[in-house]
Amino acid sequence: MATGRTHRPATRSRGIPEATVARLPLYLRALTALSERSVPTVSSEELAAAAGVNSAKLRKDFSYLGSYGTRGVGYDVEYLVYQISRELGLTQDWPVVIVGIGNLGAALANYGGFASRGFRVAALIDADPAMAGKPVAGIPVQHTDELEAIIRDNGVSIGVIATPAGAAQQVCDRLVAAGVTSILNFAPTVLTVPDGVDVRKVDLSIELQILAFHEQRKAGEEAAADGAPAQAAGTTNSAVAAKRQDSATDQGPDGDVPAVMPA
Amino acid sequence: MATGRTHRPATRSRGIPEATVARLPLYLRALTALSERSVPTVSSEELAAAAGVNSAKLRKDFSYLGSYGTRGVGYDVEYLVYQISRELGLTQDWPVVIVGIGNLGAALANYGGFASRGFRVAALIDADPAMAGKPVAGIPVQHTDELEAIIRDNGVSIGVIATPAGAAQQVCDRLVAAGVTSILNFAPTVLTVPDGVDVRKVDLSIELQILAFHEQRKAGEEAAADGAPAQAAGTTNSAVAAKRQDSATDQGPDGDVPAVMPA
DNA sequence: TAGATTGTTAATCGATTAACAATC
DNA sequence: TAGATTGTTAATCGATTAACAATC
Repeated sequence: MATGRTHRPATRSRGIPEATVARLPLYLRALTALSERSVPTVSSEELAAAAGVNSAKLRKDFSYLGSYGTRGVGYDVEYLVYQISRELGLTQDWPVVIVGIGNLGAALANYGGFASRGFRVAALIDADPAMAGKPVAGIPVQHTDELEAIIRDNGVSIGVIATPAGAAQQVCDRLVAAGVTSILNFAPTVLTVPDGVDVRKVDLSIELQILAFHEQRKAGEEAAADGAPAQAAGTTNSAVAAKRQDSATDQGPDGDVPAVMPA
Repeated sequence: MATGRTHRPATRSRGIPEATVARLPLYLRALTALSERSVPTVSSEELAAAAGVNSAKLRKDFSYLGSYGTRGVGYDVEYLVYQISRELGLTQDWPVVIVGIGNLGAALANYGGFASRGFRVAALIDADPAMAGKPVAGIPVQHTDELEAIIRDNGVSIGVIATPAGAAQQVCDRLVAAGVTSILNFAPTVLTVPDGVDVRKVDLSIELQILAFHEQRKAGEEAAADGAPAQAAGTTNSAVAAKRQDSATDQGPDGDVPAVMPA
């Protein structure tokens, strides 16, 4: 969209489906690994296996970016790394601030996966005055009072919130007011933001709860009927012969598990 | 479902869509907050707003669980908290082990959101002998050698991997061999597991990359044409008047942002 | 040319949402 | 009863996938 394209033809450019965007980093990681092993080309089948997805899906995903493959040959690894990086905006520098330098904030500051992909930790910010000046991952923590100045001086557009839930919305408001337009939220709260601001949420507890749901299904399958809360089901683990499971990231299991016993 | 409701073409029981399962924890959190404020009932409209979703979607989600609302009134908060908790399997105890007690592992061990929802950190495991016995979040770290015994003795079926990428698959294999059937993976690797084992992945770097993609779009919109990699776009943030954005967790933005300037 | 593999089509499946009849 | 709100329908949209023609 961006530019007002009229008809259909002309690069569908900005029409990349969200589901595809979410998989590009996965492909990029697999490609980077191949690149490090100096593998020159890769087929959709091989790359899909490495990324844990269906090869038809991968080819469809790539078709949104353009025709970067060669029929009968495959994809040039280096070229594809570049194209995907560019598409994701990783060929430019993204200064990022992390707010809330507790255990999680420190873990994020130390996370190596950022720097290698265009992200640069521009500042660490915490509300605790005692933290000010203390270096974490080699970067001195700054006090929340400096938030606005830091955002402006560094041209930060991406903020990471790793504060307690109670402080998250307030921090979010300040980040947005200072010019941040993308937020990665680790606090267990729903953030309210104005239009034009993107929020992505990572919630540890929610992921575990989803696992528990499926785990309960497995336990119910082999043991008693599901009506009776088998009480000890949490500890009932054995190798259930379920079905699916291939990729990672999104395990869309369940569906309808065949009952082991009649009703 | 639970009890075998007869009519209604055999309980659609296990037919809860994955997308719905993923939202149940969100509803549960909002309901818990209402419960703490002693709010007795809530309408789909109010609850949906609190959870950051569309109210029609919420009602449809709840319809998979059963008819727990009252027309003209709304939903009983306490009752719904119980029903969702039960559906997610949170009314039982889930012993969990965390493997890899670095910054992230420690953050997870300290995370309060677990205990309150049926999850109990049964053990912290690390490969570094120097860590053994050292308490983290009040729990002494144990050495990887003990992994199998810990899993078995505690009946652990859920494992959290917070190791470096290089160690993740090996740890995963040992967890699975010892009886774990659900894994929450924080290591940036695609894990291979046998059928019947669920893996969910949390990837900090991927989330940031998705944000960067959308951020780049915003920058491209207000500035030059999209073909030219505007080089400094990373620092170009202003308040673009986009559209959508309401919930959290999944911001499926983009789509087609109205252009600010003509082509 | 023969073999391999992409890029695309089309069918299918699942998720979202507005609308409204049912009913408290 | 009148007003409110659920539970469900049905239309729509988006994502997945097998299959295969195009083409290296």
